Amino acid sequence: MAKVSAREEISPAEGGSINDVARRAGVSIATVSRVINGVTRKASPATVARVREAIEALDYRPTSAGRALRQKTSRLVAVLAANLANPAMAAISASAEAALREQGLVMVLCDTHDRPALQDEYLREMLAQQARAIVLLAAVDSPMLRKVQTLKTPLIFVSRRNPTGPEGAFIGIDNRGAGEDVARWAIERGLRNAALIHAPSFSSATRDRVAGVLAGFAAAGSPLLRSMVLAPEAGDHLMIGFEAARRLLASGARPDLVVCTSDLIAFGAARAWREAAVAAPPRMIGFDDSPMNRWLAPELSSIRIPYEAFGDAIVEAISGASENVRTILPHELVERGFTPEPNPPR
Amino acid sequence: MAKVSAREEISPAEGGSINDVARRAGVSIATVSRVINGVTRKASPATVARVREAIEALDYRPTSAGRALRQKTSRLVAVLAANLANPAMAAISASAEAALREQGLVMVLCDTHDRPALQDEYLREMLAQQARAIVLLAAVDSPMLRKVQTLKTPLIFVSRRNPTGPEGAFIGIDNRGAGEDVARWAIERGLRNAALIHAPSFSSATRDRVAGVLAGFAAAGSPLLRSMVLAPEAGDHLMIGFEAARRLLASGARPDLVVCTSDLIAFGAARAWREAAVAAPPRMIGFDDSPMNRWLAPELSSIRIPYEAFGDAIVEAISGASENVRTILPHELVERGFTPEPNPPR
DNA sequence: GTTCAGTGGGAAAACGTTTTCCCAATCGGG
DNA sequence: CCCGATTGGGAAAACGTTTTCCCACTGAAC
Repeated sequence: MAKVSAREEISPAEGGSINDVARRAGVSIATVSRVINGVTRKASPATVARVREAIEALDYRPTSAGRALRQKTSRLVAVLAANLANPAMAAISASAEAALREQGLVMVLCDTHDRPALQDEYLREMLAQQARAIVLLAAVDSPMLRKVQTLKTPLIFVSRRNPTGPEGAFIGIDNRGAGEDVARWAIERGLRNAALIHAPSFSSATRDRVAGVLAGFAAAGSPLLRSMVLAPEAGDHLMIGFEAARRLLASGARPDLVVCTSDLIAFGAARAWREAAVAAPPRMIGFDDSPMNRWLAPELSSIRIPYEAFGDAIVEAISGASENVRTILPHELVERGFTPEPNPPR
Repeated sequence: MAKVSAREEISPAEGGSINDVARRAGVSIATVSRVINGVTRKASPATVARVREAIEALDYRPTSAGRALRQKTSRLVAVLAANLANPAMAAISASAEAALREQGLVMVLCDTHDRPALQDEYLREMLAQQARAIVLLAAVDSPMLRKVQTLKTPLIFVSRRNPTGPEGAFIGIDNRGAGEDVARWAIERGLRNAALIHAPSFSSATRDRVAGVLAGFAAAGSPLLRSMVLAPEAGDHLMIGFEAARRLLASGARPDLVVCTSDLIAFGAARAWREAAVAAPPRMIGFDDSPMNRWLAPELSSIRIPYEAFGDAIVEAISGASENVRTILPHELVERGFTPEPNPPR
């Protein structure tokens, strides 16, 4: 006791622990803790007021380490994103962050670069941090991912379904339906000579989008030619699009529409056509509708995913720990390139 | 003791604490801790091996809360970014993350949306998290920022200097010099009828860039007309650029070059010109050279900041707690728009 | 045969919370 | 007037680390 009060003399406005608050309010630390955590049944209004005043005066905030140690869980929510350079993922992260903050949770954002080893590294670290939940924004299969599922930490798959099995909470759009929408839209516009470029990955999102597009064109009686479907191994999505487009150009194919399973792929492909200076470049359509498309890619139509809605869905999935909630958010085909929009939205 | 060993029976492969490791290796927890932290002087090679084996077998990783509590500091490094939708900031974050991870540190990324209240909220939270350091990626003035400087948590200012005073470690480019470079480049190209668009903020970066550009043109005998310098209050950078360009167009001004103090502003401005469908739109040059410029903005020249280098500089600034390290990284004028690049770099 | 220095390692305190008991006082009903 | 329930609040344990002492042992020098 004497020791503690001596410490107080030394640190006048420094860190400040729950002890300082208790002493100032003339109560025990138990009472302070209860007030902080809103346990009203155990404190008289007068006491609550005194404690609040002391907290205010000392600008006190509970140290998270103490909490985490006792409660065996922290206020951190890990978001492991496959590629933060993708503006769409960045937008989802932003939405998640806002929603989490509103819950008093703190987002830790990590970039796995779509690499299993890095994803494992972060999974380990976030387990050590006793993260409240782990959100996988486009997960990849990895050993640690399998192990984590046997633990109790909530796991939430966003955009891509669980690559290790059918279980797991999921948030995303109906990728197959979106693919079919693209085909339907193309047929309506009379664009029947289409090419399709996708990443050579086995993510559920890519797979479903490809399947939807192919099925849609086939159902309309205009199945895509095999030679018009490309998935080169060329690095990131930008390079994939660029390389695929170059091959198409070299092959002499002249599609009237190029469907890309992500906007980044479309950016890369567009660049190839621009360089080739073809007289009448094909229409293009991508997926995600990255927020900057409206500014930078005025020729690119896209399936818009509702970024803003992901944050709330993630929060819901975390609290509603009820297993395996599947949230399918509505997508929307945004058409650009026929006539320029008169004014920028927003 | 009996209680503890009973618990072990229950949790065969669950969380696992240092106790489990110690028991398995037949040593005390003190020894385990020493091995983990590389204190070699206090353990025989044989013991070290046994402990390592046990750690491996149990897949043990120290809980960060215990550590943080004892050491009064965590392995978290907070990065408070003003706007993650800006690809340049996202790129800097990515670089920081990689460099920090290599040091065994974990980056917590937060988006302050350039709002003082939000920045304060995060500063508070990160203090409660006992963050090892706080990196301010484009800081804004705020009450808490002033208070944090009186504490011992290292504070590192990136891109923008400390808005509250002259002190503080800084990492960035020579913005004024870059502005002068832009003017020199313009004069060389014969572009003397320039407009300048900048954000109406008082950030050091914007201020220095503007000053450099103005000084450069003035020194060349072609000072910018007052009516050609715009800084409308219009929201984010995209809207600022769009609105400023609209005003220029409305005023009948026909600059041969538009200088923007950020690429985002340039994107917005470019869109206005595209909509207006002017026959010969002006050349444009921005700052930052966002990573996707080469793909999406082939007409935009830019002052490239070396994103990749920021991570290491940040790590260095954290460890070299020697006060007020100022790191000025080299910039580079990237010219685009005369002739398309034959091949995409990278 | 004693000391001395060094080596290897353990016991326990401390970090800041939350939470489980426990206790004292008050109050209402019989 | 006594008894039981309720209310308000405190003491202390527990959480998982790191780190400071402290101790036992081993050789080596005397």
